Amino acid sequence: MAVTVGSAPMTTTSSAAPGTTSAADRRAAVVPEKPALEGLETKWAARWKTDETYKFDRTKSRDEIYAIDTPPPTASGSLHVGHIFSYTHADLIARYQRMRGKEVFYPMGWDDNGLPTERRVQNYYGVRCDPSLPYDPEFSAPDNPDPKRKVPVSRPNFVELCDRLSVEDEAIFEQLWRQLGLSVDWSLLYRTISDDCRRVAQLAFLRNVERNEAYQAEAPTLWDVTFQTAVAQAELEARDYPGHYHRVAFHGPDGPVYVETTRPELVVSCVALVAHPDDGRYRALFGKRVRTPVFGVEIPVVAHRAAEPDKGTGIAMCCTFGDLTDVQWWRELQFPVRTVIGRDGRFSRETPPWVHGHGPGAAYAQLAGKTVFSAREAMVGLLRESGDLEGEPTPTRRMTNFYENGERPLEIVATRQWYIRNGGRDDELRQALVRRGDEIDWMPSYMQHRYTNWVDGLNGDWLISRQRFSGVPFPVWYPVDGDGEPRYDRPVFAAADILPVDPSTDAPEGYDEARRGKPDGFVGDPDVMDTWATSSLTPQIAGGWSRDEDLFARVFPMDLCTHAHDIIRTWLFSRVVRSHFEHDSVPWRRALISGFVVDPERKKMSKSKGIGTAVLPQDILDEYGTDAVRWRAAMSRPGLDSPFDETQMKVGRRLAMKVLNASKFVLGLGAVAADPTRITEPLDLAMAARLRQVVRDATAALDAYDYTSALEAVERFFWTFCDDYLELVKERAYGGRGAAGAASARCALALALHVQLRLLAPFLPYVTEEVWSWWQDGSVHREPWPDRETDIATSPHDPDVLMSASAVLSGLRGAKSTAKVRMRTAVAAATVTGPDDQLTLARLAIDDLRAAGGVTGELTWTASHGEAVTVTDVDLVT
RNA sequence: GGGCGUAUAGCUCAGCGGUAGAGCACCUGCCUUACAAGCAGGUGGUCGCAGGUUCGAUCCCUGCUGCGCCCACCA
Repeated sequence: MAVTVGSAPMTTTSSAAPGTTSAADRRAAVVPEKPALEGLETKWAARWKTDETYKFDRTKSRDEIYAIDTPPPTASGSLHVGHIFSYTHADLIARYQRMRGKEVFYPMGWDDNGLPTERRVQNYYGVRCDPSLPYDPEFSAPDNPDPKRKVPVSRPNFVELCDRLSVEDEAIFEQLWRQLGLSVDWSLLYRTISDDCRRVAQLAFLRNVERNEAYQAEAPTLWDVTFQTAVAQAELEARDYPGHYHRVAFHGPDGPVYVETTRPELVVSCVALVAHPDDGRYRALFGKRVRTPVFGVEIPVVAHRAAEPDKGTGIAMCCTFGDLTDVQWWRELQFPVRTVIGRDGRFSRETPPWVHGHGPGAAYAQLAGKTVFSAREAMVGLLRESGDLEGEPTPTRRMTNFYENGERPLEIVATRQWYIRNGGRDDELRQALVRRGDEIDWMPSYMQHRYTNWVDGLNGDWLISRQRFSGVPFPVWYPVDGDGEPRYDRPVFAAADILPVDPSTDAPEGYDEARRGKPDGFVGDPDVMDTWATSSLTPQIAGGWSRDEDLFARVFPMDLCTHAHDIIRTWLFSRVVRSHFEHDSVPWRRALISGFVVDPERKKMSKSKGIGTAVLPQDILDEYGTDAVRWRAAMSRPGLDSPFDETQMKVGRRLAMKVLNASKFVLGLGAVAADPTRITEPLDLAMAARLRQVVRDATAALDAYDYTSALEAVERFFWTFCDDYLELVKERAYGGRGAAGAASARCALALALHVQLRLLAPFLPYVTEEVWSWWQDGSVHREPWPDRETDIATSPHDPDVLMSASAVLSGLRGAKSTAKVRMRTAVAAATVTGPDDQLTLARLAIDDLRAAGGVTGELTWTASHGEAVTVTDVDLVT
């Protein structure tokens, strides 16, 4: 490696063989007259793309490779500043590892499956999916979509629209990521909607089925009535929801039994009353039967430990199904199923078979076909009429489960679904998955608790089927028997070598497409997989599992995954599950968990209307520049939330500006022929020695994934370098005191710049690349990390020369500032007081001090026992 | 209710047994041939509260309290 200042070559003690200075290295630095940050992103992002600067070399061996699994963003979703921070954190590590000599495997993906895409397509094109319609090859989306009247389209047409719109959305995302300077290899891009991702998702699923890790079951399921799909535990969100307690009388053998309920409409589906076995108030009733109000259905009163005596009246209606406790009772106490709420969230139009007689029948007619909300209103009226409502309903607020994207409370509906085991119903598996957490290095370490708590709290297996249209279909068909009924108990699975398949258009082997839906024919599984069922396989998808085993062996298990703490329970956990089953391994060795960018009130941005919510990442990048935003991201430590604060961006911007200007100064000094052995002045050696320590500190911090401390160390030095060292050596470097001193200064300045640009490169990729291009060939981002070059001989005391000289200079400046005179005011005399050894060190830089401080007369040096160096009796020439 | 984190200058955060630190903001100055989107200097804190350990606690321990996040909670 050769470092050139001006037109003369100068070598440093770098990894390259000595004497290999190329002609290109000898060229003079080309420094712009007025360096600016504007335009750097456009210029360098384009160059990185053309030059394939971040291209992954797949010929490298596993131990030379550093592989990163980073979240595939939902392309139809919206990004906020927090995402920008978290993706930057991954990139900081990627760039550092690359400079350390690792071949970095850093792919990006787009998650374009699932509900968010469907919803966006519906609104954007003004369509809705109607699976019963045939494919229309001539279809084109409406020019002026009417949000009120959506055009029904077939499922294949709908999926085409999803594909088309997500491509457009993804182009915008890619542009944003490129502007942010993520050093991903874009040739490794994957889309979860692609054929290969579908194939991997289907193959992994089939292998899970084969090993009995996946299964289908008819069971009570959390159900979103708006989207009409099942949802998984990980997608739940508890929200505060208003309601009323209704005190309802059931008719017991010895008088009324009062139940307090927020859901009186479920009286019709009540199968029992349940109280705690130790609850004396109800002990006499256990085993007896009571009649439900209004409908007069006879139900038992039973005891179960899950009943809580201090809730309501202590005795609960068990319905089909009001909540998860109802499900537990139904399962453990073998209650009958009395479903009244359908998949659309409405009460069944027909009178349920267990409601008998004219009166009850007429009462039910008032609920039939109604939504839960309207039915509740009607039921309260019925209870009033029959006199079974005691007192008035009292308002209450309680937490209710919602689908995280939904607007209405979830119902519980018994449906047939596919599940992947995750330990929720199997303690041995649960413990095995908890132990997988021990194989991961968590940064910060306490994030492992979140993982463990989530796994410990699972209450069922992972529900992966969704009753939606856009997504990976299940590679499964069902035979139809002679009566035209699908035989779900005899699924026909696709062969691995024909994947991906779409069972709604492909026929299973041995069947003719003409037999679809016919007696003695077949039907395809109508469901699609949850988006997490695909994204749980990102290490496999990106790494080439089952497609390119050679590549996969080189990158898996990966080294790092990064994301914010909100998706530990979803993305992180689901990848651990998949990897545990398929590879008996964790998917990566380390998890770097980012915090959130929160609004100024420290609430999550997504849940408040704080100013940050409205701030678009694109606007922030455009306004402050990428390097400034990345600087701010790097200042936010792993795991810790940080409030959105635009003033912080300006600080990063100033640093980037300073890099430009300081570099311009160093490179503008003119030609000097030098090599590091010509760094001879004590002050220059001191600076180099301190820089060496900074490199050590930054390296240690980055090795520990503490990018913030690394940046702080580098930045602190850089400001001292600019404010003190540059000022001290300026005159000498200009050549004012002879060639030897000038050469020493220029060589030290060049070395410092060369090292500092690389230290800053992971954080400020644009400005460092720009400056690098002024005097070096190639990209700074492909340069080695500077952990050896500063090992030039220095004496142990050298660093203190700079510190002591800085203290004296600071004292002189202080005197001028207090006197309110300009900094170049001459000093006729001054007294420097301080510990003897520090004075001795400062005097090693006496000429530089005199020049920088404008000292024209004599300095008096007075040894003292105090620890600080002070400057007094400053005689200013005014 | 369970778990985790956090509490240091007006703001954002370092420090973590030995006399409190940085940046921003604020104040006072300065056009100084790298930079006025700059530079120099300065004001500002019983380190949440109460106990304990220690020669000594912002730091370690215990208990409170505030704030935040995750989980549970539809009787």
